[in-house]
Amino acid sequence: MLLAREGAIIAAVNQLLAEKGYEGMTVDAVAALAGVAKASLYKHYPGKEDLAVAALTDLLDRCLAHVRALPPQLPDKEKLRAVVRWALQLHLARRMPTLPASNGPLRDALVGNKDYVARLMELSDTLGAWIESEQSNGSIAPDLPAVAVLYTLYARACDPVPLFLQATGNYSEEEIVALVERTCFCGLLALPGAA
Amino acid sequence: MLLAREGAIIAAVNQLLAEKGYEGMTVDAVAALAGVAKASLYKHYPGKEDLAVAALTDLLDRCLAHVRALPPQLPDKEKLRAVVRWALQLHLARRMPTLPASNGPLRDALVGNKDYVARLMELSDTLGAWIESEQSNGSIAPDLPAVAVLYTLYARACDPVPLFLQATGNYSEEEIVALVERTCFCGLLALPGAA
DNA sequence: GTCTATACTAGGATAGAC
DNA sequence: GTCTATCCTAGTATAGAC
Repeated sequence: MLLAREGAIIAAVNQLLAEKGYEGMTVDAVAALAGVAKASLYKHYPGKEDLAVAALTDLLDRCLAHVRALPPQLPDKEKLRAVVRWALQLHLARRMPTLPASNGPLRDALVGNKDYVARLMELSDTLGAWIESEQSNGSIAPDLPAVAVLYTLYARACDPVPLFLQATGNYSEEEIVALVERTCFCGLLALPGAA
Repeated sequence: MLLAREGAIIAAVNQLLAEKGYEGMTVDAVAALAGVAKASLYKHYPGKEDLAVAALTDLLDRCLAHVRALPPQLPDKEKLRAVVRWALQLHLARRMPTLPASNGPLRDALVGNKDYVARLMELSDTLGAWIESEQSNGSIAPDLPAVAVLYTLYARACDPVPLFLQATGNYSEEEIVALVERTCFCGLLALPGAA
C-alpha cells in the first residue's frame, strides 16, 4: 500500500519530467497527478531534488532490466545498438525523463545518492565492457577513448533530434529510430558500409 | 550610448544563459551583470523571454558572420565541419547560450520573432544548400534526409558530450573538438576512411 | 531612460489536526 | 502517514520620482 503509493509518485515524476523538464515540473503537479496530498509527498521524499533522483534511479533500473534481458549470444555491438534504440523509443514516446545538466544542487543530489550512483556505475561498467571488447576486435573505432564512446551513447538518449524529426510529421517512429541510430554509429558521411 | 547599453545587456544574457541556462538565469542577475537597473532593462526588453530571443538572435548573427567569412573555395563538406567546430569551441568556452526545448512560452516567443526567424532561415538555407550539394556528389550520405543532417548539426552545438569530456580533465579543448567532430561526421564504428 | 522602492505571484516547504 | 491550510522566499514585473 505504501510502496504502491511511492510507485504512483515516481510514475508521476517520470511523466512530468519527460513532458515539462525539471524546472517545469512543480511539486503541486506531482502531487495532483499521483493523487496524493503535497504534504504526504514530502514525507516520502524530503525535497524536489529527491523526487528527480528517485525517478532517474527508476529509469536506470528499467534500463538495466532491458540490458540484462538482451540475448547473451548477440554481438556486443548489437547490444549497444539495442540499448540506444530502447532509449530512442522511450524518448519518442515522451517517457524519457530528462534533467538540466547545468543545475548544480540537482547534480549534487544525484552524485550524493548511493542508489543512483550504484546503478549508473553498473550500467557504465556493462556498456564499457562491451565497448572495449568491440574496440579490441576492431568493430568500434579503437582510437576513440572508450569513455567518449560511452558518453556519446548516453547523450543520444537525450538528443533533441528525434523530437525535431517527429515534429516534421514526415517520418514514422521506426524511421526516426533507424535514422538516429545510424547517424550515431555511422555518422553523416557516406563511408563504405555505413548504410 | 543607448546601443552600447543594449550590447552590455545582451552580453550579460549570453553569459548567464551559457552558465546557468534559461530557468537559472534571473532578471536581477542580468541587470546586475550589465550594470543597469532592472526597471531600465524592462524598458528595452518587455520580458525575460525577449531577453533570451535577443541573445539567440545575436548568437545567430555571430554564426552567420563566421559562415560568411569561410573561404568560398573550401569544399562545402569542410565548411560544415568548420561550423560545427566553431560551435563546439563556443560551447567548451562556456559561451554557448542554450534554451530548454520544452519551455512552451519561450518557443512561442522565438518563432514569433521576425528577426530571429529570418536569421535562422538564412542559416538553415545556407547549411542546407551545402548539405544537398555534398549529397549530390556522394560525400554526405545521400540516403539521409537533408533535414535530418541539418538537425543533427544543430544538435551537436548543444551536445553535452564535450563538457563531460572536459570534466574528466584528460583532454585538451582541441582534442575534444576533434573527437566530437569526428564522431558526428564519421560515427563510432570503425569504418574505412573514418579516422 | 534611469533610478529606488514596491507590488504580485508561483511554487517549494511546513504546521498541526486527525 | 494523510490531510487542509498556511508560510515564505525568489523572482517577474511596475509605479512613480527625477
